[in-house]
Amino acid sequence: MESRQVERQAAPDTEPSVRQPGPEIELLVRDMIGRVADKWTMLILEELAEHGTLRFTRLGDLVGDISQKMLTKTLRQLESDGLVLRTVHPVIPPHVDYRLTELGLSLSEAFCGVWEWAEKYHAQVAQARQDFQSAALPRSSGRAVAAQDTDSGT
Amino acid sequence: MESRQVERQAAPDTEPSVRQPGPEIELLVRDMIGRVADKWTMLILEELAEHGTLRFTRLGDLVGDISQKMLTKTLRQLESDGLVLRTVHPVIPPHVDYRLTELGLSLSEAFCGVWEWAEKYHAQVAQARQDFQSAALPRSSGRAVAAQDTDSGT
DNA sequence: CAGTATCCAACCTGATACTG
DNA sequence: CAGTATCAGGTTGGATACTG
Repeated sequence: MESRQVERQAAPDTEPSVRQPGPEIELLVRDMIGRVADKWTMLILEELAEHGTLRFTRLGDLVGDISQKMLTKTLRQLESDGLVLRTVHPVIPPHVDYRLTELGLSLSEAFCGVWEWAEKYHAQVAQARQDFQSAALPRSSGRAVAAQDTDSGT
Repeated sequence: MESRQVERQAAPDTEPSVRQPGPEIELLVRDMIGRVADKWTMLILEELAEHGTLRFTRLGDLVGDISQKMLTKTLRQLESDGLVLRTVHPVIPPHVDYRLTELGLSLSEAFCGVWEWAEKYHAQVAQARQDFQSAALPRSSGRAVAAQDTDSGT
């Protein structure tokens, strides 16, 4: 899902003072979000953060409904991004361990807020969803509609 | 030498009173993660959190490279989940406002940690990716390989 | 055990065209 | 302006087979 066109808009030499990080940084940060804001990434990171070192199959079992394909793919990406360390023990049968790197651990900690949010508010979201469904069925009353406004704005 | 890890996967259901809610909740929370751990969700929430109320097109411009389709779709989902409030002003031409609800605001705050992480470590990730690429090309030396281990483990 | 490779169906995404 | 409809392409995921 990475088809990002990086427009290199000419940086005006009217570069103001030292102000905030440039817009280029913005793009990099955005890119990071695109990489880590992923369901499997979060779930895998969480399991590794909680259990420490895990083997491929065990990790897959813990995550639950992930396919071997996605597990492999996501782990490879996490490894290439320096978030997960993959260790191969040259034995038969194969034995491969996965564990978080310092960087990966720091990300899993950053995700904590989101996990806590999910735990705290999942009921409210479920309720909102029901309300939305209910409101969508009846004829009148769609969603929020502002009172007639004489100001056409545009 | 490698410490033989004693996996306690055989742990009986005698759930120790450590913490964690029931396993059913786990599934619900997981579901929530699946819904919010999304690139567009994060980006849209961020823009709304930063700018307050925004109109469709303006929001799309701020997010940048999102397609109209995904913008619509993601907004609908956010609306149905009670994170975003959509207000239609019945004028011509149409005028639709989007803004965060309290719930949406709380989620955007939960995401802060991830944004901060991205800002702080994006360079390290980029470096890791380069290193990984470099290490993948050469003949020998794949990634981390543990020393020969006489204990076949399984 | 820990993958890789392949086929195929289903879905997600983006770009384009059209409408009220 | 704020969408919806449609089509083309890539990604996801399951199932299966094969490897070291």
